[in-house]
Amino acid sequence: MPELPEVETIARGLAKRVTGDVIESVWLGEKPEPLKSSAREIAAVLEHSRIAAVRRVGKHIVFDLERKRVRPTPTKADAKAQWIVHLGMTGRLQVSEPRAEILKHTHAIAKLASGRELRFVDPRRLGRLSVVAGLFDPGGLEPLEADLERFIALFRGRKTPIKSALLNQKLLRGVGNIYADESLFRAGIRPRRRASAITRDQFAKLLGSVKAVLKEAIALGGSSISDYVDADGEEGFFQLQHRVYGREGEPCLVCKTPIKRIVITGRSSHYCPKCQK
DNA sequence: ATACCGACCTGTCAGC
DNA sequence: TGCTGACAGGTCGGTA
Repeated sequence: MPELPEVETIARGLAKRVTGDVIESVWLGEKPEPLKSSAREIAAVLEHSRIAAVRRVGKHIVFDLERKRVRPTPTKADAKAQWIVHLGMTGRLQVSEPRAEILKHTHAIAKLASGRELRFVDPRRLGRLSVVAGLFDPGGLEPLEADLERFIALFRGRKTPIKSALLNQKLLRGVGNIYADESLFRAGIRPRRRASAITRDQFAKLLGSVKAVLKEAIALGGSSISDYVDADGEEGFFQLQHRVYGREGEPCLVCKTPIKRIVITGRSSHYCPKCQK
């Protein structure tokens, strides 16, 4: 589900609602755990921690925690603890009243000092929870902070299709299938073009497109395709602005040529065969 | 080192 | 009505 604009929208919504609140206790579901750290470790770090900030890093939601009640002496690791949530395709974080119905596929509940609960719901279980002691760094360049030189350097010498490179989170973090297709359309570049075959001018255009698409999508609260809603349960509106994603067979908004859909390394890719070279 | 490809899960929808 | 297969916003690990 969520790419950079959706995760940014969710993180902002959560920041507004839970910053300053304290996690009193944590419940984690059993089953094949959607956890990267152990359940015990996560509970130990979250419980009695104050949420100092909520922010987005790539497609991750990061809760900066301050240990509220540290037993013997606070250590540096304690002071910098972070709770990392990756939503996968269908993950959601919702702030609920305790009496609100617990949805199917709820895998984690954090009880807050304010009386509310922060719940993690994820039908497909592709999301992941973890805790990190040091500074969380998943690698990759933040697209909205990228300058042209660093952007071009990411792709130098790569023979992989530019679409695949854009989706590689170790290179650029936060861009997913929708925004890769939309950015390539705006830049006039076919998704199968080898990254190494793209000129400097085209990269400049591509970086501009990536930033514009992401910013516009954030301004509209992200794209809601089937079930995405933000932290307040509101849908986004950027899906109404999609020019190629999900428009197979429909006329290109620029030249009327039918939009094509091909599969690149397992992902649907949409483009206009006339506008994109 | 790099690049595909299936696996991981559940749900939904189209077609028969 | 119900079965099957394709597909879905993402990543990871194994293999070539």
